Amino acid sequence: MSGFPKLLLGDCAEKLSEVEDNSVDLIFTSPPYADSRKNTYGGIHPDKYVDWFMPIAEQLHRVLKPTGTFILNIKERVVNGERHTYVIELILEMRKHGWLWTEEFMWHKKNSYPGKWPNRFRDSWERLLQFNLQKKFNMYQDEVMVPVGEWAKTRLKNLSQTDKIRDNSKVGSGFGKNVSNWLNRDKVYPTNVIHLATECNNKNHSAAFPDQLPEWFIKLFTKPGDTVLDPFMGSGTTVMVAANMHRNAIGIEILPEYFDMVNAAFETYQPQLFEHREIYEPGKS
Amino acid sequence: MSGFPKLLLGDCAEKLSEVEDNSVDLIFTSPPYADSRKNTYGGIHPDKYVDWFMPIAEQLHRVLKPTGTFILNIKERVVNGERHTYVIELILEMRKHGWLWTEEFMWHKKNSYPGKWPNRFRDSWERLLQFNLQKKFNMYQDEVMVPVGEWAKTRLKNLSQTDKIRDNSKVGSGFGKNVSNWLNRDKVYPTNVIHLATECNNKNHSAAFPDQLPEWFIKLFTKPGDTVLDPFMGSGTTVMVAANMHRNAIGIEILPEYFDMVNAAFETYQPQLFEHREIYEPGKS
DNA sequence: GTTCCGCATGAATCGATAG
DNA sequence: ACTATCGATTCATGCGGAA
Repeated sequence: MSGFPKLLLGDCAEKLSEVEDNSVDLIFTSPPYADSRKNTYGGIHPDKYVDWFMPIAEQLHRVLKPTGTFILNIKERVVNGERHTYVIELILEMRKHGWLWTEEFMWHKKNSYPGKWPNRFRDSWERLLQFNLQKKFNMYQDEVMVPVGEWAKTRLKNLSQTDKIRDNSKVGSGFGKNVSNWLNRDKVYPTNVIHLATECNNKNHSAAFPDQLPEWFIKLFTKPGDTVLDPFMGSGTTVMVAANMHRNAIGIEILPEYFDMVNAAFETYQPQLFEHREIYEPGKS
Repeated sequence: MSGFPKLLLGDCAEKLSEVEDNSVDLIFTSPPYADSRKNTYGGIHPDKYVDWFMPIAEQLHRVLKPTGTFILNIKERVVNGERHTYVIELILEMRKHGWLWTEEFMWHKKNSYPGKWPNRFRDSWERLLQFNLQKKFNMYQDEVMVPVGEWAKTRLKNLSQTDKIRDNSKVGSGFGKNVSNWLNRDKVYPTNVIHLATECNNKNHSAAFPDQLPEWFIKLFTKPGDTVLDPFMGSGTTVMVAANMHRNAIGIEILPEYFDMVNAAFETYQPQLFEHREIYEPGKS
């Protein structure tokens, strides 16, 4: 890892002032979703959500490098039988403040929360909004290639006669280079849909999202040694993954219990080889 | 089928006047996406999209039954490196005009259009916006249940103790009726993500969406004998499926070539048993 | 060492009840 | 009338103990 992460305790609207201008390559965060209940963690009322978030967005704008990316994991709640509009209003407001709404990835959750209602089904997807400061930004697409689908395997088994002939004629010694090329071409570029299960009850920590989610975006938008920021650290999933991937991590958390937990986890942290897990494209499993 | 569909040639903004008030149970349509290029079919400029659509939405509001549903298949284009905002602006404007934004379904396309760009991946999902006139609307959830996941086959045999306890607390008399429901269950309710492949090259027409997409929503929101409207009929996928499912279909199309094609298809139409195809939930294939 | 199975628990939402 | 709280509903997943 690229050193101990920088962990800050406090409201990120204030603590972000301790982060330098143009110093962050990727902001990956999942802010508390709007909630009309009071006294809960981050219980921001849906109607106040945009006003609450924009000062933070201004700080994020300042600390992000021009070539950096901001990934916002968010989903609107149902209020009074309707999807609330705070997320799409937030997109419009972000654009007014200089952010480019480059893309909207979709997290397709394999295991959505159970339940049954007369007027809707279970919600099994969340938004991953991509914002940028300029049209040109860093993106390392080759880092997130996925195994090719089943069609390729069957295709390879029954390699066409012309392929074999063409191959033999070129190499002249049995199995040739073309075949190996095909065999090596087992990866393709992914789509803008990420198909993962939520981690319900993992060991000690239960994060809002699985490790693979920040891992995918960190691979896609940063290199080792780059800086990853999560202004709503929570249980620390993003900073943990970033540290394991040899990125500089900055995490801000307002609740002391979460902050202490993450801090303690890093105190006993031992550098280890990051276990690489593949993320498979949906529909190919 | 419930009779020959009602096919209207012309601009739906005008032709909708020929449809009675409160007569439609489901509007399912995929309007021409915004396109900055001129002289294309429905080439509405992105910046003018909302203004163009709202008069049509007003007519749709009039013809839809209070218990009816409007499903709008749409996706924003990339304009100048950004996702354009006309879709989310349309949602806000629809709500101002009395529509309820009940839900946003996701169509997760198994086989998305190929391609590679330096700053984005292939787009493999589209929005299916659900609008309603009131909180109570017709929804026949049992019609679209899907096979239960593999886990159930092995694990549901012995119902877990906690589930029994949960259930007893609710019913208060030994085995609740829900336990027997669970034991006999091989189908579960789906989620708000619809996982379908696009029809690559079916027959002659190249539809914007596969038959299963309107089929799913027609099953979910209408009964046989109900009325389904598609104001942007195109190649007629929705009205074809609706007719096969014994629903009254109304289709409006502005281009004579499409209109004639659909008309001809129905002239030679022979009532047939609709081939039932299951739609499987994502992650279970 | 494998496989099997019990078990808890989730970024949820609705309707009824209570203040 | 309007808001706060609570119970009921539901299904996929990983862990850990058992076979």
